[in-house]
Amino acid sequence: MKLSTKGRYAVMAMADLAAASNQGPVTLSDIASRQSISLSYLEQLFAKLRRADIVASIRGPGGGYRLSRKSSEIRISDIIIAVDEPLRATRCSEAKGCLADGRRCVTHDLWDELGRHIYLFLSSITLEDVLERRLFGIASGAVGRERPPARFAQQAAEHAAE
Amino acid sequence: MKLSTKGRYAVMAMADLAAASNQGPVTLSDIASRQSISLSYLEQLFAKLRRADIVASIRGPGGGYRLSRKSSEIRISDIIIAVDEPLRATRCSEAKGCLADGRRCVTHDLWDELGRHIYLFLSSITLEDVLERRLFGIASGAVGRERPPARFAQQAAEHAAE
DNA sequence: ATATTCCTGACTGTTTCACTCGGATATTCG
DNA sequence: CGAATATCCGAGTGAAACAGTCAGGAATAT
Repeated sequence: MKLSTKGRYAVMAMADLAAASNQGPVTLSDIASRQSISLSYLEQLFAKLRRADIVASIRGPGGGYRLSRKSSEIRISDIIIAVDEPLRATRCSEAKGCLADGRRCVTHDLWDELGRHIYLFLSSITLEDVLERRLFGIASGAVGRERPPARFAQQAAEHAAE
Repeated sequence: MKLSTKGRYAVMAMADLAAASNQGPVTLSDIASRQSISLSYLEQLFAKLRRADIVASIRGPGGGYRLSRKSSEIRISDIIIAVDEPLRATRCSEAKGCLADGRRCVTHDLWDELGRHIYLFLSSITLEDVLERRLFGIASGAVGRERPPARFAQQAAEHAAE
């Protein structure tokens, strides 16, 4: 699960499409001008979204794109996975240097767990949720065990948002 | 909160340092050879870790690095924040194109929430936890609301781990 | 003095990002 | 038909980050 601005662009475009596709297909030109993303870049993103069967295309005048299923059935994780490259295997996965002191690399489990965590979060939110702004309260109270002390509140505010 | 392999390297190195610093300072050469990371690259990372006051350095023969506080008081988020650049302001923050239909950009809240989520996760885990492999059970049961249907299980396995 | 170790800055090759350009293909409308 | 509209497709580009190299300087132990 890779997190980049590319995925964010894709989600922005998909949210725009979902909001504007009440009747008929939506052209990429419209999305491009509304979201101020370049048309050609959108074409690349939507090529991948189409291959992932998240959107469907209608060619010719009056054509454009539409969602291939309801916005309540499209997860944010679907969009990001469709758009981001699988990411080359990191050195740690199955490589030789992974063994620190004879056992498996200690941070391996940590990243696995983090990846699972992010995936769970993004797959619990649908396009419809984003449009309806049903976000708050989903992620809260998630991490049990220990909450950050007050002295880290400022840090959190600065760095939490990407 | 940026997530890159750079941060992962830093955590690997810090975990190695914490594990090896039972008596006396640890040299970067040792960490470099154990973790198979280049020495010069480690030097760059540790320059930032030192500026963030996570590690302290001792020069000269017999010198090296040591943790500047106990491993149970160093969060993973501290390490990643120290090492990763603050990341240039994304187009969406305070820019003009953020307004889609007169209101604020709909995906803004989503990324805020995700960032907070990741930060909460990484700040709930300390270096000591990683060394002791106290990871499982921390992140589970976190995202309420809706769990991914069974048909997405394979996707999750493929993409969850970065 | 010498060896060890941290410390700094500049530089390099590769990859990704966000975007541009030029065209090809399919469809609708006059 | 042909022209306009739109999706498709591939190649290429400048900037930035990543991961690493190289060369040397400064501090400290023996």
